[in-house]
Amino acid sequence: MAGATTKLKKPAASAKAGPAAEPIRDAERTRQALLAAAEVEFSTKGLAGARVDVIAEQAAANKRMLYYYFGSKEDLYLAVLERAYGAMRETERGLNLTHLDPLDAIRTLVEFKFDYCQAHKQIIALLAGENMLGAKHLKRSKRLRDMNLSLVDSLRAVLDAGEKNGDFRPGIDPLHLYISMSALSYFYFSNSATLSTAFDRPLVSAAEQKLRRAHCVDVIMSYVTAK
Amino acid sequence: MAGATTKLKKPAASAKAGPAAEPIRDAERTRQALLAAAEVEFSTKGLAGARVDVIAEQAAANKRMLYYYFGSKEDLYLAVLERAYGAMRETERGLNLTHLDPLDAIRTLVEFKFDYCQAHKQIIALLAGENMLGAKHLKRSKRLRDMNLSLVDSLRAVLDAGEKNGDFRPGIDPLHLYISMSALSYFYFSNSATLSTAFDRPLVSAAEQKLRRAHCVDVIMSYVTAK
Amino acid sequence: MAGATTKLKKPAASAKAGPAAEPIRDAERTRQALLAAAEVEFSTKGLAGARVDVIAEQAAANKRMLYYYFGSKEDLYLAVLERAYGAMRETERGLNLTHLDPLDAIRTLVEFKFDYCQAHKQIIALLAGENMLGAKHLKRSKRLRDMNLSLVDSLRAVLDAGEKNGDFRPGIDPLHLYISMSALSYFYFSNSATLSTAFDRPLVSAAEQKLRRAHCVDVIMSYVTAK
Amino acid sequence: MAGATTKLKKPAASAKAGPAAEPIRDAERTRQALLAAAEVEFSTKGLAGARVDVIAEQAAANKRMLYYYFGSKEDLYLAVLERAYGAMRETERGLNLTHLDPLDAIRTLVEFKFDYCQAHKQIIALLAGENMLGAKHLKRSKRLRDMNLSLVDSLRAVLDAGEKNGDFRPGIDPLHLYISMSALSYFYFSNSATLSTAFDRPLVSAAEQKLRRAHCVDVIMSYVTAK
DNA sequence: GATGAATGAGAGTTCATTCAT
DNA sequence: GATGAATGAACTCTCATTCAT
Repeated sequence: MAGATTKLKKPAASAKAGPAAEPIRDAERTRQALLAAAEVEFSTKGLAGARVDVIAEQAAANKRMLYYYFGSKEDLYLAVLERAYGAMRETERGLNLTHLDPLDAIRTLVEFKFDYCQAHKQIIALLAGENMLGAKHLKRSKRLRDMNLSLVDSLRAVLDAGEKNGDFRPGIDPLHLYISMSALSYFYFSNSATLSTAFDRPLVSAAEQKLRRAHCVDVIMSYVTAK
Repeated sequence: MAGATTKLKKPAASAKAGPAAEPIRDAERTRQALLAAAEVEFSTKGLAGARVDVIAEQAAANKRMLYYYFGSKEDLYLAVLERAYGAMRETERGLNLTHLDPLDAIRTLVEFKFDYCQAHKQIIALLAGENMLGAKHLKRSKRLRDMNLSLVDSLRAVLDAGEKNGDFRPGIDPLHLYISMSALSYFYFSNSATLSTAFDRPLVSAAEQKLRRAHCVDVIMSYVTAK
Repeated sequence: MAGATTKLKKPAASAKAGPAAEPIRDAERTRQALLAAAEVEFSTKGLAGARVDVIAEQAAANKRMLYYYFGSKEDLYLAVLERAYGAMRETERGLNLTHLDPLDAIRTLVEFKFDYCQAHKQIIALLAGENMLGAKHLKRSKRLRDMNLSLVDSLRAVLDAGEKNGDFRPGIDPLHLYISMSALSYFYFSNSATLSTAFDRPLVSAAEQKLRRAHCVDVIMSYVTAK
Repeated sequence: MAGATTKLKKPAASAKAGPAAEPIRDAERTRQALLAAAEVEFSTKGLAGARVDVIAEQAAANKRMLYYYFGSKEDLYLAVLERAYGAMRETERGLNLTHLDPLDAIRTLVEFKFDYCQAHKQIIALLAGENMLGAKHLKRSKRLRDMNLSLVDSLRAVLDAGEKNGDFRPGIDPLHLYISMSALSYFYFSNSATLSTAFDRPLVSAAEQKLRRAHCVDVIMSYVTAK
């Protein structure tokens, strides 16, 4: 409620410059602010625990706007999910693994997984929440259905190339390898809170993260190159 | 507040008397029924999404009993968490890894991790939810603070033995190895919903699970034995 | 709940002495303990704010006993009210004002009012609560209906005597005088909390009470002796 | 939490426009309606006995609005208390006692006390309830802390003037005099229910009230003028 | 496009009271 | 006479959502 007073409004004078262009920008800005605030709220409290009031307040927007742009809390949740998930897949697709040397490609992918988790902790929490609900929202998403999951195909190509040149052992399942790559980084970040509590020491310090990153690479490289 | 932990009426021995003398009023039974129902509810909907009415109904108990025994929804949640988490750690401790051959010990632990995840899917969801909340409840738990985390010590002993007899590579960090072992199984189960959606194929069929179990063992064994 | 463990039970051995007498005493003791605890609870929180659990606990008795002896919360409240109110009126009647010199009689009664309020602060709160509810419980009380309110008659006799011997002014209404006598002491104690807050200084210190007592006497004596 | 105190829409002036333009959505009107309904409910049943549903219904408002404007039942209670208490003190301050002849000033104040009690019986019940709770809410009130209690100072000035011109006896404590003035009227109204029951005759008829008012003046005037 | 006021359904929690032993 | 377990009604409070402007 209080935060609303800090909202940035264009001074009325700017309306002179152009009559129609600016309001559209404002609309988009509000939309993006709502999405950003919602991402924080949903990723820290889950769908059920999130509060639309908090989202609106954090976005310096009116609660009514939330419904104006997104229709409902659940639809907003889906929009957040789609955006975060889509961005990740998009970035992943940009890696162009097949252009790399097989060993480099695997290492790159592992490091990417780690770095992306590190840089986008919200998506970990979002996915955790969505999985708890059986991915019922993602399943309904049209946008995500359309996202071609070519990454496994790329990975398969890399594995084939590596097997041919003798770098890799034969018979590696690209899907399970992909899952393991994800797992090693994802779990470290997703469960850091309980792990730190259980082992009574902080696991996500800068030094620890560096260690973990190397460890992830090590585990995967050992596996793919094992004879 | 509840002091319920001090109530231990009707030892199981009394069941010997006869099957028909099922008492209508049994504190411990009601308590356990509530815990069981709460575990289902919390693990499928999270703390915020869970409904105390549903828990009471599923436990065939009065809603009031929930407060009688556990004080509040949140305290019940913690009780569920403590029980599930404690049971896991307890079982883990019973593995007696140090009595095994190092290679067998590692394999046993990986398989245990997989099998336990498979058999206790609720704890995965519970941990996912708890991590989303920053483990704030587990941190407060006195019971868990007291659980000695000797498993990493055992693992260290196993690694030392394996290193000495030449089975294992040197310099393996037992904590990160433990995390990786957990990660490979946990992530597969915890994220199966979104993974299945993303890759558009069911990942938790019996056949797939068998494959995954072998894969997990393979990855870890490759790592620890890599020169 | 916790307090219950401190309950004093007669050792079983004492049962040898006499077979029937002791249990009755215990029953009466429980009854009295409940009444005492209830008086504290009702006088500090009112009828609605009082909690039967608290009363039972403070009485070191089982909640069920409360219902066994008094039937309901409201009946217990009435019992408390009757006891406190009856005791006050009983004591008052014992003053034997008519045997005293008129001036002494008035002074005695004022001081008695003050001292009784001071010594029995609960009754002030009980009466305040009962008045808020329009005295609906006291009105129903059979015991109080039977209490003869001869005090005003005594007071009238005193006033007559004082008027005759020239000590008192004529035409004093005994009922209003009685109300004023009560008011001066009662209000001082009943409203001490808000008065202390409003005037930002403690009004019920020992020194202040002494002053107030003298003031009450002074006001009433001035009135009755004024020409 | 509510921040409702900063809302002051629709000054009374707007009523000039026309009687028919009664708006359906009027924040201040809803607020006042809730306050008024709450005053009735709290003064007849106390804080614990009052029901928020009843308050909302009596205010012809939604229950949710109560929380929207006041945050909680207890905060609403405090708002009611502050308003009633503040109004009384404000009116009192407006008496301008020091501009009157000392005898008139005292008589005026006594009569004011009586008339205000008579006209605002709710505040008597509110204060009774608040005193039962040890004034814990009023103590927390910031608004009341700021109310300068200059009345006692005025009274002191009046007493000094009256002492100088020979009307009053010397050595009268203004605070205790003030308390006694209040007591004589307050107690008569606050305890009328139990008094009427005890003496088995109605004490608050129009005729009785007239008598009582004169009696109160009489008692106080006798005291201050007694030699 | 934006806002404060309003809402009904339902959430968690508490209460006085009663049952079975 | 005494107790722990159990209950249903009712209470305070919260939520996502919509209306009127």
